[in-house]
Amino acid sequence: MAPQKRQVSDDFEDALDSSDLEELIGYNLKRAYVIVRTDFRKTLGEDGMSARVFSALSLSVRFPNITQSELARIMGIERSGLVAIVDELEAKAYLRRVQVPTDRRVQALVPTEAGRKAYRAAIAAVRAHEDTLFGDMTDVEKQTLLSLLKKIRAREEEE
Amino acid sequence: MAPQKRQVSDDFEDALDSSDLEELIGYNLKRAYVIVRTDFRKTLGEDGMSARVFSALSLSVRFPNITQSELARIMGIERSGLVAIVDELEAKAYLRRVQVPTDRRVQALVPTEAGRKAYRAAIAAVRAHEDTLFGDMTDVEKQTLLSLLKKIRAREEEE
DNA sequence: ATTCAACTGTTTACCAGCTTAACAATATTC
DNA sequence: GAATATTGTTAAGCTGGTAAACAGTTGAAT
Repeated sequence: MAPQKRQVSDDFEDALDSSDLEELIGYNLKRAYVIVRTDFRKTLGEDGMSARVFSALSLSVRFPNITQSELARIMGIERSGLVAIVDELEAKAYLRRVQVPTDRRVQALVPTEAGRKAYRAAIAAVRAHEDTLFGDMTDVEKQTLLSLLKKIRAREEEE
Repeated sequence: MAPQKRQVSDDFEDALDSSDLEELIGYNLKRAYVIVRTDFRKTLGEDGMSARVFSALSLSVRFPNITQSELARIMGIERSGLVAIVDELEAKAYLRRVQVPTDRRVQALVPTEAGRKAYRAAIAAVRAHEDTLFGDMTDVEKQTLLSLLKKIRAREEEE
């Protein structure tokens, strides 16, 4: 006696391939995104760094002294939305808001040593998460996916 | 005199390619997803059908008499989350909740003629949206992207 | 035949991750 | 010097969910 697993709805499973949705890039993109997000949270979110906080930390380590406006622009979110993210990073002492004398409006974000260290650990964990999650893809497939996603992203800059 | 466009931060733009984030599939997936979602809303959301409502309508047209539990399972969301979606579709008279005599717990979702008609219009609009948004991709590229996204989605069924 | 477990749709409360609008402080432009 | 723009911030609101509890109903145990 063998396959049980799906009880009720093998009928749907089988017919699903012929659904319009399955041919839409947008639908597949969202479903894939949700899966990756869920796995990201499962592996990274335990000790408490969400994807957006991780992204902000990554960019402030990569670009020390970046301003919040710049960072928000790079991340593709509003300045107001970044405040809570930077608050969280500052609360964890991963970076500091530093007054810059030449322009007293801005506050440069400078990562602390703890921040850089936490980032090194986090990026390693993220890469491990991607390695296992996409373990059934070849390097070529991953690179292809990456370049196709970037091709979509390119539509953003064109206004 | 030539390129202005980006005022402040060409420095960042140029160096961005070397950011860790740009090499992560998850990050690129999210950024691409946000772009597609935004364009979907711009073209479809005006007259008021969100992506999830569209998906639910699509599936209930494809699988008439589907139950809410089945639909939620196929869409990958909780039963409780589907209630508002079905409410909205029923309010628009695109489908009805119909009592099924053999099991008085369930309510089969049956699309109305107006629902099928609205769906035909919507799917055409969605396809037009994807055609223009992904207009710089070849058919092969689109098909490749689709199959790679499905490969990620396959990780979901494995538990 | 009764009880126990399971499933359905639903409500309620909650959360994440944003946006928009307004604001004071500061800087830039004319 | 006045008008305009930019920065970081708060507050309110929205979308798209989840989790927990519930009553009604069904199926299973035996």
